[in-house]
Formats: sequence, C-alpha cells, structure tokens
Amino acid sequence: MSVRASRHATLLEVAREADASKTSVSRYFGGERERLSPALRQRIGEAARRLGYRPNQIARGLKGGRSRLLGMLVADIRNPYSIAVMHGVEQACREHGYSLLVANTDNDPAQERTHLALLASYRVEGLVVNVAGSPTRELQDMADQGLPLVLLDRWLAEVEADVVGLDNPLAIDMAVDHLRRQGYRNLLFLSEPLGQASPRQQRWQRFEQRLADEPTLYGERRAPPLGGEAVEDVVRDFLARTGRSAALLCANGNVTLAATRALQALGVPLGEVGLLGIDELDWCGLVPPGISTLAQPTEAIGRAAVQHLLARLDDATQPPRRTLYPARLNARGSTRLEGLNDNKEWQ
Amino acid sequence: MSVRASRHATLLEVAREADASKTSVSRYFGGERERLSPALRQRIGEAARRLGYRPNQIARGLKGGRSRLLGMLVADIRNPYSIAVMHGVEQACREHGYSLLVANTDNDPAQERTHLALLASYRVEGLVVNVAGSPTRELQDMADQGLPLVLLDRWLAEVEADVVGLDNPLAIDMAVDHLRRQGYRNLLFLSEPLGQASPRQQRWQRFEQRLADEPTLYGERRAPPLGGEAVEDVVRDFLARTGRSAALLCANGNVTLAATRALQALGVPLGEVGLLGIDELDWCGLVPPGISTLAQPTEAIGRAAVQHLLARLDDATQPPRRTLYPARLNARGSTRLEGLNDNKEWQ
DNA sequence: TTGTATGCGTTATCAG
DNA sequence: CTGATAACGCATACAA
Repeated sequence: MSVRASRHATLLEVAREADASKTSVSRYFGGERERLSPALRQRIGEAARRLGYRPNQIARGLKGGRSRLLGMLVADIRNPYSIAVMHGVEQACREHGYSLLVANTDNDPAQERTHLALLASYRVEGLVVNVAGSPTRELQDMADQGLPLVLLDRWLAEVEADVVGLDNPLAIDMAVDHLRRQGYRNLLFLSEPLGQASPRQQRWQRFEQRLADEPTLYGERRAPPLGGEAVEDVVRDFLARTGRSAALLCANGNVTLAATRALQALGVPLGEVGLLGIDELDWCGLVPPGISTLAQPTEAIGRAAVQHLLARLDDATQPPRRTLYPARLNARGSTRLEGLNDNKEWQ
Repeated sequence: MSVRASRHATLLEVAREADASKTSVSRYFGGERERLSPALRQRIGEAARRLGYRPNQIARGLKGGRSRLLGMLVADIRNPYSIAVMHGVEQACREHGYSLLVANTDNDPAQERTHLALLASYRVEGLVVNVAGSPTRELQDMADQGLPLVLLDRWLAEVEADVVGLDNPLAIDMAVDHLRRQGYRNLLFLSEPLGQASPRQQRWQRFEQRLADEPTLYGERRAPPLGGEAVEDVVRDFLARTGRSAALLCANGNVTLAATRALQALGVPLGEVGLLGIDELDWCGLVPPGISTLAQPTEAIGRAAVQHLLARLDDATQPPRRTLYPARLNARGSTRLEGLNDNKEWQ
C-alpha cells in the first residue's frame, strides 16, 4: 500500500493562481524579477507564498543542464582529515550556490567505481576526488567529457586534473629539521603501507632523500600494518638498536595514533623518545606532554578545491593546475628532549 | 568564455545506435532486461557501451518523482558523533540504492532553514534531521506534504516524526550506577548550555531525578560555557568543597574534552578524581589512565534512521515511531579509584 | 516481444 | 513587458 505523496506546488499552479504565464513565474524565480511589472511581480509573489511553491531543482537541472550539484568522493569518511577538508568544501559550495553530494568509498576500489558512476548520473557539475584505488580510466573519461575534476591529496599521474593538497616534500623537510633542531639524531619514519597513495610515497621518498643528503643523520623507514603488534615490534626494535635521542616521524594521523599506543605500551615517555606526526588531531594536546604535529590547512584545501572547480567550470580550457599548501608546525612536549616536566602547559 | 560541455550520451542516441526504440533501451536500464529478446538485449548493451551511456538520474527523478536521494541535515559535521552516524546512514543508503545529500548547518538556525528548503528543492525522498534550532514549522510542513522524516538524537515535541537516538535516561542511570559502584560519592554533572537540545535536557533532568531518589548520593549540575576558564573554575570549586571521592560526569564528547583539559590544568590525576564521559572518542584510551566512556551505537543509529525512512516511504500512514538504543560502557582507568598504577593496559 | 505517444517541471526561444 | 511553445531525458500507459 504505497502512499507516495509529497505533493509540491508547481510552476504552472502558481501561474494559474497568479493569473500569469509560466514564463513570468519562471522569470520571477530565475532572478529576472526586474523585467516584470510591479503588479505582476506582486501577484506572483503572493501566489507562490500561498501555495508554498519552491522551484524543483530536478526539473531545472534537466532543462538547463545545471544541476547546481558538486560531488565529493571521499576514500574514508571517518578520517578526521577528510572531514575537515569536507567542511571547507561544503562551505565554499554554499557560498557559491552549490550543494554537495558526498560519496564515501571506505577505501574500496569497487565501491569507488560504483560511486563515480553514481555521481556522474546525477550530473554533478564538478567533482572533488580523494581516490582510494586507481580509477584512472573512469576519471580520465569523465575529464574528457568536460567534467571539471580536482584530485584531493592523492593524485594519479595519468589523469589530467587539478590537484590540491599538502606540499609533502616541504612537510618532511620541516619535520626532519624540527627533530634535528630538538636534538634527535636517530629517526624512524613510520608510514602506513604505501600502496597507490601518492602522499605516502612522496613522504617516504623525501625522507630517504634527506637521509642521503645528510650523512650525519641516521634514519630508517618502515611501513608496518597498523593493526596488531607490528608497530610496537618495529618501535621496540628500533629503540633497542639506537638508544637515546631517537624520534618517530609518523606519516599521517592513523600512524600517530598507533605509534602513541605503541610507545605507551612500551612504557617510554614521550619526548625522551621524540614523536612528531603529520596531521593535527583533537587529542594531540591532551596526551602528556602533548604530541607535536604538522597540521594541514584543511579548510583552505577544501575551499581551494571548489575554487578550482569553479574556475574550470568557467573556462574548461585551462591547463591542469596544482596547488600545494605548506604544513604548520605545532611543537609540543613530545619533541622536547630536556626539561620534560618543567611545564604543565601542553597546549 | 564559458565552455559548458559535459556531453553525455542520451537514451535516444543509444536507441538509434542500437536500432531500437527508446522504450526498449529504457527497459534495458530499468531492470526489465528479461523482457527483451537476446538479440535486442545484446545490441543495446553494445551500443550503450560504445557510447558510454549512463542513465540520467535527474531526468529519471523528474519523470517518476523518484529522485533516489535521501537528505541528511547535520548540526555540526565536525562532531565525531555526527560523522559516525552519517557513516551508518550512508551505508544503509547505498545498500538500498539511495544516495545521500548532506547539508551542514554549523548549528546556525538561519542556515538550517536555508538548507531545509534546499534539500526539499532537490526532492529528496526522505530526510534525516539533526536539528540545530527549532525549525518546527518548516519540518511540520514537510511532514504534512508527505515527506518521511526522522529526527536524529535531538527531537522537537511539536513535530510528528520518527525519532532515533540514545536512551538518555538509561545512559545516565548506567553512568551514575557505575560511578557509585566504583566508590565515587560526590558527582558533578557537566553539560554544555542546555538550549533547545533535547538530549542535553533529558540527561540533565535524569541526573536531577537520581539525586532526588537517592539521599545518600551527593551531586551538583553545571553547564558552563566550554571556551575559556569556566570549566576549570567550576571543577576547581567543586573539588575544593567535596574533597575526595569526587567524579565528573560529562554530558557529551565536547564536555569530556574540556573536562580533561581542566583536570590536567589543575594537576589532578584522572581516577583519583573520577571522569566518565558520554560519547566514545578516538583518544579516550590514550590519555592515561584511559578515560571511561559510554559509547553510543552510532552505526546502528544511522542505519535505523534510514530504515525508518524506507518504512515510511512504503507506508506513509504509520504512526510516529521512536527507537532508542542503550549505551555501552567502556570502563577505563579514569573511573578507578584504587590501584591507579598497577596496570599499564588502559585500553 | 517491441514500439508510439504523452507528460514530468522547468527554461529558452521566439513572437506579440 | 508578457506569453505561447518547444525542448530537456526519461518512464509508462497503451497499442501492435
């Protein structure tokens, strides 16, 4: 017994109620009220109010090809980074009169393909993509069809699209420089398994390069699975071999979480063993003596993504642009070797 | 020089390419392939593939009134609770062939009204609403028009809609019982300012009732602003007057964060002063000796919301339902008075 | 099994 | 300034 209801007033009904033509009503709501005589304008306004009329965006989209929808494909919606960026995207959308259709792939390439098709079927006018796998063909097809695309954080070399994200080499430089300045000489770079994710690869490689450039710096790189004991084992082993003045550099928020757990399990005080993470998290100031981080300007990244989309919507012939932001250092107790307990202010 | 492109193949083009009629192509994609002869079926399949055809959901929605879109209005998208619920909503949507249109109000009643109108204009078939203010009229109007509605977490007495959320009185009972069992006798209930939010009011009131019911229990309620020093002042004052066996009960995740900061600033070890928060957060296991929480079954709540929507979509005449879930207790060190340091396993 | 004709709510193109 | 009328891409009675 399906009772599909949701009766909405239509343009035609308003026109009848106001004793006007569809065209005039369309003009009224299409931002051309100036072209209507004051009398007509008022009649339409009142009729619409009486009927509770709201233009049907679906119908609008069909006619003009303008859905007023932007799409965002997120690899992991539970990642605080994604959320923060999404907040920026959403704000920028609103400011420009667009709505946001969000799809989450949970890092599953199959779902990624499905959702990409889905977003396309809703005729989104632009797409912010945080790829999970390598949907190169699908994305290139969409780009070829003229759909503005911006790759967020992770990029695919084969796809011609704008890229917005963090300046990863610079971030690694900032991290290494900070740790050295603080007196740490043995660095362990911890990453999630690299896979296809370009930021992980970039950070991983840059760290290697720094090692090669500076003989006085000792370092190792590891990418253990985050579940289970692997991280703890890796850290224990590293500390056993290098002794004092060792520090951990965590390639992202998830790693920072795992590394913090590992250090706590090992009973090692933060700071005595350095800990610096890429990505700022709510709780980094709360775990004594505070965890140092490199924060990404997530809000700005999200807004930039939308701006790129709009620019390309305005002129599809632009060459692909790449906008990279520097990270911001939040130095806290976890990268302070000395005077560990002389200060309660971890924030 | 606007270069609006995005040429998509249409049903008609596929029909021509396959030398078939629009109807047949429509059937092919409308899930009636069985009704087509194998030959036709294959011709259409190939033609569609060649042209890269994808059905236009916009057009589909216009014709059948089925946009296949569900809407979700979130009060604060940066709140981990909202995200977790949203994840559940999104999954359930996908499983049932719907997409999710998300709107964030940033707790601004004005934006709330705007976004409600917006979602309506996209003809979402159902709406999950986490209200910020009291858009009673708007919501009731939408409900009257036959739009399935479910209120998430916060509810409005005046609106006839399904409600999905936490069993708040039960949660407070669990919290109080746990704290007493652990030996805490002086309880401070900390909330954000109550405002219109029904969960805050329910928790606040239930705590009062427990106080009234049990003369041997001492307690106070406070709702200081979360920014600045207010929380710290309130806590310091309470501890000064009650001395030992005092515990803080935090009404939500934000309060837990603020209370943790306050206790750290005051130099009070967690556990010695109890701390129990409603809402589970990533870092609760990381702050020594672990912060006890009452976790909400966020995933289930999100899925339930969608199920309610679908049920009502199927039969609009159902009376409003209310589905409340019990919280789950994560007991950690922050509610352990004795043997504070005998165990490193905080998780 | 297949095709024809009509309409969904809106905007755009023309005339008046 | 105002109004007919034709698309937009698709689904669906209805007909063959």
